Amino acid sequence: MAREPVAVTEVFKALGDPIRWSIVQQIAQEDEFACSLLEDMLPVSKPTISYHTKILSQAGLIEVHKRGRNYFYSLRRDVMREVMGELWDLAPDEEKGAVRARPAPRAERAPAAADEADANVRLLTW
Amino acid sequence: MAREPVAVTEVFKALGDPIRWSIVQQIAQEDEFACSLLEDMLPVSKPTISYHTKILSQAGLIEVHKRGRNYFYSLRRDVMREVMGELWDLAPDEEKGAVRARPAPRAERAPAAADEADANVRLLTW
DNA sequence: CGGCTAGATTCATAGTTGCCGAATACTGGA
DNA sequence: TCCAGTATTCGGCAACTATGAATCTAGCCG
Repeated sequence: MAREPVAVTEVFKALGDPIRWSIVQQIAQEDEFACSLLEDMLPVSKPTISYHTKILSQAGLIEVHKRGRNYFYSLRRDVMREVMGELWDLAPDEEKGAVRARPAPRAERAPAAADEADANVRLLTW
Repeated sequence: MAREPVAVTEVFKALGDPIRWSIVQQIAQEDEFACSLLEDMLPVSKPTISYHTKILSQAGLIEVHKRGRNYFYSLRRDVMREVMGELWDLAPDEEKGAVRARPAPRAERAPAAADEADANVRLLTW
């Protein structure tokens, strides 16, 4: 269920819904979060919760465990960090001189002169 | 342009589309990115590009400048960092102990020369 | 002025999303 | 074994999203 290469956009899409964001926030606070609790705190029906958790799972953001007849979710913090890495690449901290190394999960490019429009335009990654 | 409080989920939603992610990635590499370049590198029509840039703009992710008859876009790095902050709250680095200090909890030091539209975009957590 | 060009806007239309009620599957216990 | 509890899957509907064709607007240049 944790197939590695999940498109970044898929993760963002998963996070881009208020209910799913809310779910993720809740789950993030525990090591294991019971499905039944979500039911109590969200304003939607059970099938809808299931629908959203499935999307989160497919995006690789959460992991699903079944124990007895209960389901538990846990946050894939590594995936979260990877996403942060992607964002970091686009907007590193106050750019003092050079691009500072961060938990750099990724190849970077020349910061350099980056001046006018026209530079190397590459079509990409998806 | 960047209306006051933009919901995090709106930002994620904006980033959760391959075309928009691609746009953001390109823009991130320059201080100013010409609209016309997008047209060359994206496999969609002009109106569609316009549509997507509008969404990015409404999400507060990019800023739009018009100079002559050309449009230029630039990335709101401060907003990007805000978003990273939100993610960081959910998945701090290897949890050594407790919640460790993030780069900038909420208010970051201004980059000296205040631009126009500082508009401290506060990200609501819904 | 009048044509020209870079983009935005409007519009209609496929396709996708979010939602719920009902049906289904699985589990633990009596 | 059958029942009650827990959650997923199915079917269908309303709302939203993404898209290109046609149209409009603003700035450049002759």
